[in-house]
Amino acid sequence: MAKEMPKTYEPQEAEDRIYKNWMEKGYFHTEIDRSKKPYTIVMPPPNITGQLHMGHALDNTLQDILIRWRRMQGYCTLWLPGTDHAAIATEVKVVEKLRKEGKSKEALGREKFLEEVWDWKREYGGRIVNQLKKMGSSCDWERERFTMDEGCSKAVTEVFNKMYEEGLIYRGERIINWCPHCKTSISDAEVEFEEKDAFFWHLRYPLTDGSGYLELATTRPETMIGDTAVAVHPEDERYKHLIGKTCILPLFDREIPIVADEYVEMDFGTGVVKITPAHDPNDFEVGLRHDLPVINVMNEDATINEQGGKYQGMTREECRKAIVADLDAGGFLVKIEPMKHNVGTCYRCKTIVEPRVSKQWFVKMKPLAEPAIEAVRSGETKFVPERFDKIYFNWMENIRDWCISRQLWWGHRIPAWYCDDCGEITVARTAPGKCSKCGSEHIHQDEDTLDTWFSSALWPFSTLGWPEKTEELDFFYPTSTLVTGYDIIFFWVARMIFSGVHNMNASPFENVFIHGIVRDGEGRKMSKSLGNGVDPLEVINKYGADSLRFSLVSGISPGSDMRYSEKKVESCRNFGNKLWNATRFVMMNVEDGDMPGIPEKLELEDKWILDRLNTLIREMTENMEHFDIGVAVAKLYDFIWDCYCDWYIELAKTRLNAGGKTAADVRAVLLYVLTDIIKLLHPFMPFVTEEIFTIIPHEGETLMLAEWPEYREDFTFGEEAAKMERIMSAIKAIRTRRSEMNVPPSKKAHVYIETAYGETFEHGAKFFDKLASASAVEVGESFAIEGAVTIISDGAKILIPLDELVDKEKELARLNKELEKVEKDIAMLQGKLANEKFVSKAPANIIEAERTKLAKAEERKAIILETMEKFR
RNA sequence: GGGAGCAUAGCUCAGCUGGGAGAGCAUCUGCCUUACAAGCAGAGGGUCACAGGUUCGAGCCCUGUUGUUCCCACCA
Repeated sequence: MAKEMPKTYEPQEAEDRIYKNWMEKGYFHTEIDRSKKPYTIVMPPPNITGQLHMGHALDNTLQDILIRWRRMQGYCTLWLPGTDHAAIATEVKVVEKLRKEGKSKEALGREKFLEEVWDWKREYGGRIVNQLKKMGSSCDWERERFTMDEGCSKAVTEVFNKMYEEGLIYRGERIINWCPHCKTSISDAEVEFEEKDAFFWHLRYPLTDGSGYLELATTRPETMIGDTAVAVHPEDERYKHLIGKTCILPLFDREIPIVADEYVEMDFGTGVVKITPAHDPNDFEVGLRHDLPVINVMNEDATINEQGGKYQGMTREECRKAIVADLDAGGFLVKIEPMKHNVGTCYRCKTIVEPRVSKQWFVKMKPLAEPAIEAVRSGETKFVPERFDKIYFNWMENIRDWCISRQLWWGHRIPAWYCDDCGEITVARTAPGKCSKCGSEHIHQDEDTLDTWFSSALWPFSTLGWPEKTEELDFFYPTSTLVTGYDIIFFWVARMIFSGVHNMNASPFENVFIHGIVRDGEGRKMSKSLGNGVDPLEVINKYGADSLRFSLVSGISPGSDMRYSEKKVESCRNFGNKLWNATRFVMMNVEDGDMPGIPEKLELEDKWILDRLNTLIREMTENMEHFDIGVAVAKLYDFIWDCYCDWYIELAKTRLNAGGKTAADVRAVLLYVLTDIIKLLHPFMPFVTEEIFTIIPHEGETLMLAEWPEYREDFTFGEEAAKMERIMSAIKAIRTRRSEMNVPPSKKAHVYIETAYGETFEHGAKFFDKLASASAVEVGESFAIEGAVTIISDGAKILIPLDELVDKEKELARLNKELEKVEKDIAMLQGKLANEKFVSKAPANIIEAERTKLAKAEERKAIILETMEKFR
């Protein structure tokens, strides 16, 4: 049959065609099969505003590898995909779009605005999904979900109601983080701290009794508008006598108390702190303890409100300038000290957040955190790598209540209704129609929506049908593995765990497999503002998805960051092409009726490759089970390139040329090993392997559903493999010497092998022609040859008469060098074995290995000495 | 202030439960050997950050030091 194949593999055409076929055949779709064990991954839902970036590419490659591997292993695999409505991100994007069209959210009104967002979602929300398909992701697209679809929304409403009833969700007036740009509250997790250059303004607040001043220092003079006290430490001797007295707030002439609170640190600043309960979380706490008034001085956009008097309408920055100037003019400014200061910013828009007191909804965290901590502590859920336990524990143990209400329109609207008559709050699963307390029909729903992470926290079970008791939920939950980056452990992973533990009575994952982030070539984070991002789709267009996937997972280790490099993608492309050409070679030789198989008579080289393959299967499978993807990939790469291509195919050529039975046998083995290779490689490079599968003789209709190779006891040929390697090292030794002596391969030479392992080398002799440039090979115990190049190899002395190239002196010098080296080895080994402590304490197999090394070294020494003798 | 990671060849990184260091790329040499020049065969290049310790034996375990990256906390 001898099929023709193109000289290089072209992924561009093949990938789309293959993916389309997989989709049409429905291979990605899963139905519950109770005869199989489930293996489930829920995809971290990308934002509908998102564009595929390298982080997605890595994350989804890892998931696809695990899913494809488990599918081949015979699990009932479900990889459930979906997208996230991404409340703030999407709302900002649509508001921006409207602004360009000269429209505004407010002018449109809630309903019209939401229509616009849904339109936007319909148009662009599927973009990232198509990009994931380009990666080769084998998700069950028929089960694709969206955090705001009917089912997920139902889950959100149910959880909100349930937890409200349980007293775990409450509404309260608290100080929260406010983003003046997004005009919404955000959670603690959504605040990023940045160190910025700032100033420490030292101010004087006059004492009411006229006895002097109190000097204090602040980084935010503009908030003095809302100052309702000044605090000192209760033990501070300098100020003890002032506690209980009052002072005058400069510029505003307001009398405020001097209170004692342990929050104040005596040795920082002047030991006096101005207290602004409405605009600082710590001050808010102090305010509560001392029952201080809370004066909010800012509007939603962080401009100064009516409390500011002449400063009203100014931005925070303008007001700061003005107030400092006025303080200075009034003699209240003592000095200005430059300092570094950490400033909280919004993780979405980087605007400096403003602590603000307002009524919001919260999740009470303590009761939820404890069982969630236990789930990880007990091993119900395991982080890979383990060190992320600590990060998780640390966060969970110090967690504060979670602010879940957002002043946005795009999202799940809070299912709470307020009575206009009696003020009662009615939380319900469907619009109640009337107040639950007084029965009044004058009620209105809360205007706010929920934090986008509230719905994603339910993802592992909302997507499986909860709160309905579905078959899916019963079979697939808890899920097997969550694959995600360490950057969203707090936002998402932790919240899914406590949500699952609380609502499902079971942690949602068996394993949480954490990967690092993909950085640029210089190790910087890829970001829009730096413009150093690499578009995965461009890489795919140029090199194919297989190459990108392979480059993202080779050489990685769990939880560690990696650098993207196009060079690496290129070398992965070369690897795919290498395999392609190996296939091409096999197919040039395959004859009609050939199938992969194990012939009855196995030659030494067959046993060698089968033994190596067998070991590879065992080790790779084990590595995969431990999420050591990078290690598994490295072993597979070495096997394919080194063992199969560079050795086995080269060895096979000799037998293919010989024809007849031995050729037929070697064709079967070539196909057999190649088939296992593409199976092992398929999870990593799904496209090229599927393409190869359809080209070579095969059974079954797709490689995707082929069985993952298993370790076979009857394919362990340790002894024969060792013999084969003896032949190989002789070949390598000859190549090295010839290369050192600059003998071109075209100059063939007679090879004499003096050895005690006659049988092995008799068998190996036929390979020397092609692989060691031998014109003829003779194997014997001893040869009387003068002036030959002598090569000492494992268990053999090889003589090559290349008279004109041999320099007796040089040859002797070289042998002498080798002798010195081997003697050093012997001395080292002897020393070790003579060491009583080593012999008595080291494990038996190690001692045995050292003894073998010593024996080999002594054998080698004998051969060298004998050779040197002959030269003399 | 608390915690974590990293430091191995010129570069990017592997190195599993301790048994004398590997890969890819780059460099150098020789090859168009009818699968592949996106290839083949060779070669050079490392006090495994530093200092101690445990051990028969340490890149790996322990302690400290230095450098570096990150996370948490948020002293106004």
